Amino acid sequence: MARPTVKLDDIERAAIKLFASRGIGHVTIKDIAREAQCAEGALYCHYTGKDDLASTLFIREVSKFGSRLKTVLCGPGSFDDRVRRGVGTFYAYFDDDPVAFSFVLLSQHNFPDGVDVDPEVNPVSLLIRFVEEGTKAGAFVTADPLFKASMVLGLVLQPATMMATGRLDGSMEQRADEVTKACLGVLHS
Amino acid sequence: MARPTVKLDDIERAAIKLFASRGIGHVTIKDIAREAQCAEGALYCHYTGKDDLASTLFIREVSKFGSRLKTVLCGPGSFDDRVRRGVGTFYAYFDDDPVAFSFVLLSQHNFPDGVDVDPEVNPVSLLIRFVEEGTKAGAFVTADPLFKASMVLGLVLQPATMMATGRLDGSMEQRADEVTKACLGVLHS
DNA sequence: TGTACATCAGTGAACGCGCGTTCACTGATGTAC
DNA sequence: TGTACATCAGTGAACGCGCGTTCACTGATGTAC
Repeated sequence: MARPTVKLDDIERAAIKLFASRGIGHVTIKDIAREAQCAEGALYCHYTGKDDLASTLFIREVSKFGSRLKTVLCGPGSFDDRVRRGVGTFYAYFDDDPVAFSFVLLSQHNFPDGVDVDPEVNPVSLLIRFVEEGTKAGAFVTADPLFKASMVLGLVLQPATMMATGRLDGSMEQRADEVTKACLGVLHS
Repeated sequence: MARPTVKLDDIERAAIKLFASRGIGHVTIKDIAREAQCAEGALYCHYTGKDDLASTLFIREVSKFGSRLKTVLCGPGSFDDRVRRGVGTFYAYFDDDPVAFSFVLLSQHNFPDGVDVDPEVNPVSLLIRFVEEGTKAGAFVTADPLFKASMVLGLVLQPATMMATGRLDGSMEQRADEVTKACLGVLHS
């Protein structure tokens, strides 16, 4: 039976918190160890190095959210209903774990070699596919689903980004309705 | 009379190009020097160091674009007209210098201590003020101009971001009309 | 239950390499007379 | 116009520090008998 790894959890939580607030490149192993109250070497029992830690945490968080999103977007209900619940899923996740969400939002472009998140749980891929299917089914109107998907994504993520950087306050969930309305407007014209 | 600095321009162009494609943290001084075909020390004749170079270029690019945007958003015409021309300004800039635009888009969260761009030429500040004024004037309908501004910003920037990361192709300008329509939809409801 | 041994998460000082920065030098261009 | 000097962008080898990584060690927990 595996012994419980008491520090690993602290390390991961510390890393996500620091990555979210300063960006991966501005966080050192010493910083993480101090925040997690453990030795610098502890990290290497579980990860091959800093890059591995960062990309693993990134993939894990994206996938965790993506699988929730998938059950909604691929689930039952009209396309419009699924848009509504999809937006709700984004913001529920944000309000539930703003630190993890900020980490993902703010470091998504810090992996120059790309991280491969399984398309089945990659939120962007899921959204694109959803818009494509809705268009094919006649629920949405557009000549360019990929472009529409990017507008919808911006509508949803930019307010979250401004909250993550402290320029907007309150909870995201209270804004879900207004964003949903805007998304439907975009998808229907 | 100042002698022309032949290499400085090469250095700045090289830096922007590399920063845009790999991210500031993954570009070394050696990389920049090689790309610009000059010595590593050349950079220090004009900048105090790498951070100074990055933030100066960032502020310059943002300000250059911001001052164009300002003449549009603070210029003549109805609010709706200025939205249309504002979106056009974003995408004209993108198509005109995709590398610089990508640099700004993708490294905006890589300055943990913040960069201070004069609010008078800061695109985000300008947009927020514009939405506030349009709301006060009764041209736009909203209880929360800051939140509306963030949705509009997302609508405009996310497609550009997806083009910058190669997930969307073609030119942005051809999409300006559709984005404008979506922005107006958001601002009028 | 007690003893001996195995395992492995975690320790932290030491290491060493990569990368930003320095600095004495060069040489092209500008200025004084 | 020619000569002497000043300036300063650019050079590139050398430096040194910060930071990621290593590794011999510890000690807590699990297993065998």
